[in-house]
This record gives sequence, structure tokens and C-alpha cells, in this order.
Amino acid sequence: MPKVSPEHLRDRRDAIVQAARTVFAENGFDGTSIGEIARVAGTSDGLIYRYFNGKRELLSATLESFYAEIQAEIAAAIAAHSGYRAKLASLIEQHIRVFAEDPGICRLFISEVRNMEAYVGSTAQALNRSYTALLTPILEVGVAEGAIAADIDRRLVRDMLFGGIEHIAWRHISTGTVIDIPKVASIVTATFLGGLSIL
Amino acid sequence: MPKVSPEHLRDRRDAIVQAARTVFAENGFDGTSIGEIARVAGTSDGLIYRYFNGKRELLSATLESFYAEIQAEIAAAIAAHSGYRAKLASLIEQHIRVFAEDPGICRLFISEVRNMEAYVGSTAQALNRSYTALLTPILEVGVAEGAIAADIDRRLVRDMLFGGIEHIAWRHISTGTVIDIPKVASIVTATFLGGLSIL
Amino acid sequence: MPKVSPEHLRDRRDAIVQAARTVFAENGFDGTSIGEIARVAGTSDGLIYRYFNGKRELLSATLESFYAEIQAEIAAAIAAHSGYRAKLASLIEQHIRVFAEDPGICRLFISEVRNMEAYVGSTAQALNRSYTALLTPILEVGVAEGAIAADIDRRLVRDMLFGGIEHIAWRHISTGTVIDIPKVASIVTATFLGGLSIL
Amino acid sequence: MPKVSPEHLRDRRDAIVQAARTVFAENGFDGTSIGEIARVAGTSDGLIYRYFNGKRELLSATLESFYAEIQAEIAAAIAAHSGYRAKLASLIEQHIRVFAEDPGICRLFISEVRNMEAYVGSTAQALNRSYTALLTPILEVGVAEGAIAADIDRRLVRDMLFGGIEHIAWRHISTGTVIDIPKVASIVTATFLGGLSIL
DNA sequence: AATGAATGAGTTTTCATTCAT
DNA sequence: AATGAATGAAAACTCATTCAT
Repeated sequence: MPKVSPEHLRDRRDAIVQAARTVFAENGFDGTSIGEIARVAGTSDGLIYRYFNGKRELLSATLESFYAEIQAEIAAAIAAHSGYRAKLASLIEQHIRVFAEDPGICRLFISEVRNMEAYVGSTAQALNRSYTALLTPILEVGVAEGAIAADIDRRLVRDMLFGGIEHIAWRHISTGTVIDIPKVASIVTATFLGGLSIL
Repeated sequence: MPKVSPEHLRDRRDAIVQAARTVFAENGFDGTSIGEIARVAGTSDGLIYRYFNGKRELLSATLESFYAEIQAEIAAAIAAHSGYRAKLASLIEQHIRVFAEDPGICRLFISEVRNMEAYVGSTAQALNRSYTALLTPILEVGVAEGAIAADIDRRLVRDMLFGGIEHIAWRHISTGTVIDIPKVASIVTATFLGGLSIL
Repeated sequence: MPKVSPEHLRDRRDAIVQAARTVFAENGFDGTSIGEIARVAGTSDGLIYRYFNGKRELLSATLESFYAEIQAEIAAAIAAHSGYRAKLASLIEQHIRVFAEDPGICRLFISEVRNMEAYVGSTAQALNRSYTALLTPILEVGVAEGAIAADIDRRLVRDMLFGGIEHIAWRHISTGTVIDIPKVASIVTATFLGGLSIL
Repeated sequence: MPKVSPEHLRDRRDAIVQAARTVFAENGFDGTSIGEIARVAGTSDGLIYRYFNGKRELLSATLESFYAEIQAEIAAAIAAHSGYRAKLASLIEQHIRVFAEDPGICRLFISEVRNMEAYVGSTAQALNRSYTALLTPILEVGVAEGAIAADIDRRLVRDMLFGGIEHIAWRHISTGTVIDIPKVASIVTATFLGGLSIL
């Protein structure tokens, strides 16, 4: 008979992850101390080590939580549209929105995650793969529609698209200018639609 | 009559910058200690502070050295071609090459520099701006040729292009796969040529 | 239910302050390293920063502990006598005794505290003010008794008295000669009684 | 045949001492770096070590220069008056003036010199002794005049007088209030005249 | 004589992590 | 399960001093 209910444990864990997300986003990985996270989460330093095997693992969990949150959301948005063009437009707009609305995580991802010692094979990488893989079925629809060449390099497109958006978002974050999401989304969409099309 | 020849000073400085470039590239900014750089440069910790006002300034100098090295090179490559399409293809190929050939700096730039507290207005930003600005005149040629719409958002294109390439390069770096530069360059070029074209 | 008893915490803190008192007194503020204090206190460097926000604050705590110790003692001695002359004599003798018996702190106070960047408004200043203020009511008694002019500059007297004693004590400390407390006290007392008297 | 004239050497030395005086007075002993003194003196770090065997010795030279400057001055002022009372008044006023006009050195002396490891037997001590010894002949005049008891403890009086003035001056320095020299001097003088007198 | 580059020891401070309670 | 005291290993940075030039 556990003194503490599983729900309680789950809540504790969530509280820690939530706190970590806030603080990591604000100060970056190296700029964040476990103590600060504990303070924000309302727990003790030590407890964090019961739930996570160190700072790095907590970062993974943080990103996992972030991706879990956005991925379903974006998948739904894509599913709500039909046709290659509309789906692509939807993905681009949603993705820009995510970066624009949570610059902290955006920054965290850019500056820390890619750098993770063991990025290859890491949870973070898997999550990112899974996330960017949202693009693949859209491309398949495009191929099926005959709008895109069948032999297109899917991963290359993925990189171009997400990398481009990342830079755009980052520029706005770092200069502090507001991003006009629909407008930017439509330009990016048009560029890629044009670039990928079979003439 | 200086006691130590200017060449000597210059060499020392270069050695430090070179060492910093290596170590920063390997371990990132926070992951690098001045002591490690000193060790690699064959100097003492203290001396580094004679040449640079702290770690941050050393990072700036490192990036400066990197950009100085590549910028002229790429500018020359672009100048060697005429016509919007050829120039753009040249820029893209050269840029991919840079990232592919110096993954360490690539990673450093991605993971640290963007994050610099004072990125806006920093040396690093200025250098990067100056570097990516290589694209602008090419776009102007495209506009002049009537291939690109005159009201195109230059900065957006810049972000899309360099961001996309960064991601492509990063994927190869992080997965350890060799990048087929000419092939990737041609795909990227084709995509952008298509995407930017006035139909 | 704290994991560590409050007594333990208190003891730790006291041990650190005690150690600091010893080492500061021996080597002065700048001449003392946190590491040395930690060694003497039997703790680690890091722990000291849990109890005090840096070296300066530890110095404050050290002086606080010192003043707390002597002030009540001297106040009691003064209260035990009646009449302006007897009270003044008592204060002077006790003060000389303090300096003579704890030359280290005496030296610390003279050489470091006065110099504290933010002496004005600092804890140290407040403590010292509170301590030297022991003289004021005695002077009031003297005025009431008609022995001292009512318009006497109390602060000036305070400075003359405590400054004079400080020098006397210091000379003995620095030359290593034993101070004959009753004798010196009686001379100083006589001088001030004479000097302050209304003829 | 020296390339550099003795005058030049002397000037160099003086420039260094002068610079040291300024900087030490401003920042204290530990707060001053040789480099800073060299910068102010317009020389190199290394040269200072040709003239002085280290920082400590430079401090000694600095104080020596200071005392040499004021001692003759005060001695002259005393000699200009006759009679025990007038001479004492003159000494007190001049001494207060010195402290009030050069708070930096005052602070330096208080905070650093007394603390010198080898204070006893040090140059600094000798200088201070020689300086405060200006009081002794005045007391002898007082004894000769029958105004002061012959068996008075000269050193005790010395300490009381100079210590008292030091505190008064320090209070004004640290609180930033202007000291009314003639007024303070007259009060101090009156107090000591009263206190030392044979009734 | 003069320089100032070079050293390297020393300092304060921070923090991930552990573990007794 | 939870705490938070305790550790100890860095790490950035400073500076007195030396010495080649």
C-alpha cells in the first residue's frame, strides 16, 4: 500500500518537467541549475534525482513533453485539410506558430539539443524525427497527386523546410520583431510549392 | 623597439584563436574551459586574458577568423559565375561545402552563437549578416533578369536558404553520413530556383 | 520534521563564524581565503556559501558575533556603577580589556572593517555605532550631574575616547608588550574626566 | 658613463612613488595592482621591480614620501608658536588638517599599514613614531612650565591624541561630512589641555 | 635601463550529485 | 517518498613577479 498515490507521483513528475521546461527555455541547459528547477517546481533538489537520472535526462523528458504536446495538435491540423497543397500550407503555418509562440523552447532546441553529446540515437533525436516525419505523408500525397516527382529526396525537403522555418523564427526571436505568421507561412508555402513542383 | 617581435605576438594570438576554434568546435562554448584552450594553444591560462577580455571575446575572435576565411572564398566563387542561376548554384554549393568540411564550427555556430545573450548587435551577428548578405546581390541579379519577383522578401529567402542548408549539413554531421555535395547542391538549387521563379 | 536538527545547523553556522573569527583576526580580510576558513571550520568551501552569501557577509556575521558577545557584558559593567565618574571609568576599563584580550578582532576591526567599501550604512557600522553609543548615556549623566557642559559634542568625545584607546591597545598589540589595564584605564579616565570637566 | 642621468632615475622613482600614493590611497593595498601603478606612473610593470623589491616595499616608500612631506611642515608650524598651549593647539590643528586634506592616505594608513606583517620594526612604524614624536617636546615644555605633571606617560598621551584625531577624521571621511577644522581643533585642544593639566 | 609578454599559483564562487535523516 | 545539508570538483579570472629581448 503506497503512501503516495500514483497520481501524486505523476503530478510530481509533471510539475518537475513543467518547471524544467520553463527554466530551460529561459536560461538554456548550462544556464539552468537543478536547484532553480526544484525551486520553481516546489520540490527539493534531491527529489529530482528520484524521477530522473540527472540533468540530461530531465532535458529529454522536457522535450518529450513539448513534442507530445505539439505533435498531436499539428497532426490534427494537417488531417483537417485535404490535398497536398492545403496540407503543406497547414503544416508550415502550424510549425511557424509553434516556434513563434514558444521562443524559449525554440531557442532551447536550437542551442542545446542539437548539441547533445549523444544526439544520434537520443530520445531528442527520435522525437524530432517523429515530429518532422509529419511532412512525409504530405509529400506522398503530393507524389500521388502527380504534383511532386516520385523520386524526390524526402529527407532533404524535410531539412530545407524545417531548417528554413527555424531560421526565420530565430531571426524574429533574436531581433524581437513580431512575426506575421499567415504572411510568412504563405510565402514559405509558395516557395516550396513552386520549388517542388513538376513543371 | 619592441622586446617581442610583432610576428611573435601575432603568432601567439593566432595560436590561441586556432586552439579556441578547435576546442570550441569540439565541445561548445560552455563545454570548453579556458584552461583547455590554453593547453591546446601551448600557453598559460593567464596569457589568454592578455589577448582577449574573457571567454566570450575569444569566441568572437574565433568566429571572426572563421568568417574571414570563408567569406572571401565564397565571394570569389560567386563572382566567377555569371547569371542569377549560376551564381545561386555556386553560393549554395560553396556554403554546403563549408558546413560539410568544418562541422565543428558549424555546430558551434548553431548551438552557441545564436544563443549569445547579446546576439543582436554582437560581432557574431554582424559577421553572420555580412556572410549571408552574399545572397542579396544574387537575388538582385535575378530580379534584374526578370526571373524573380521584384517584391520578394530578401531576408525571408536568406533564412530559408541558409537555414535549410544548415539543417541538411547538420543531419549529415550528426548521423556521420557523407554528404554528396554536388548532388545535394543541385537539388537545393533546383528547389529554390523553382520556388522563387515567376511562373 | 527537518532531516537535520536545527541545533546541528546552528552549530555548523557557529563553527564557521568561529573559524572565520579566528582566521580573519589572524590574517585580515584580504589575507584570508574561504578555503582556509572552511579548513579550520572542518567543512567544505561550498558549504560556507549555503550559510553566507560570500566572504563579505561572513565578515559581517563574524563582527556581529563579536559585538553581541562584548556589548551586553560592558553594558552590565556600566550599569553596576553609579555616578558619571564611576560609569565612565568602568566603560574605559572594560573597553581596554576587550581590545587587550582579543587583539585579533581589534586588529581586524581597525584594519578591515573601517575600510569596507560600504562602511556607511553597513552592518559593521551599525554594530560599531551601537557599541560606542554606550558612552552617550554616561555623558548625559555627567551633564545632569553638572559635571559636563550641556553643549558638549558627544560624537567628538566618542571618537576621542574610542580612538585613543584603540591606539593605546594597538601599540601594545603591535609591540607585544603587556598592557597594565587598571593603570592605563585610570590614566585615560583621569585625562578625560579632567578634559571634559567644567572647571 | 650612464646613459641615464641620476636625475632621470630619481624622477622615475618619484613618479612611481607618486603614482603609488595616488592609487594606494584610492584602492588600498590589496585593491591596487602593480600594473595599475605602472600605468599611472607611465612606466612598465617590470621597471617597478628595479626600483623596489616588490609591492610591500613600494608601500613603504610611499608612506615615507608622505611623512617626509608633512613632518617638516608640521614641525615648522609648531616652532612658530611658543608656549605649551599654543604649540599643542598648533599640532592638533595641523594634524587634523593633514587627515582631512588627504583622506586617501589617512585611510591607507589606518587600513593597511598597521596591518603590515612586520609592522614592528618596519619603516612605516619608524616613520609613524618619528611623526608622533613631534608631540613629545611639546609635553616637555608643558612639564617645564609646570602645567603638566612630570611623570605623565608620554606615549599614552600620544596614543590618545593621535588615536582620537584619527577617529574623528575617519568619521568625517566615511560619512562624507566636511570637517570644521578650527572648531574641532579647538575642542580637542581644550579637552586635552584640561585633561592633562595639574589642577 | 626598460619593456611587457609570460607564467602559474591562488581566489571566489557555482552546482550536479549524493546520502543521512 | 522526500528533504536539503554536504561535498568537491571545476572554472573564470587576477596579479605579483620574472626574464628574454
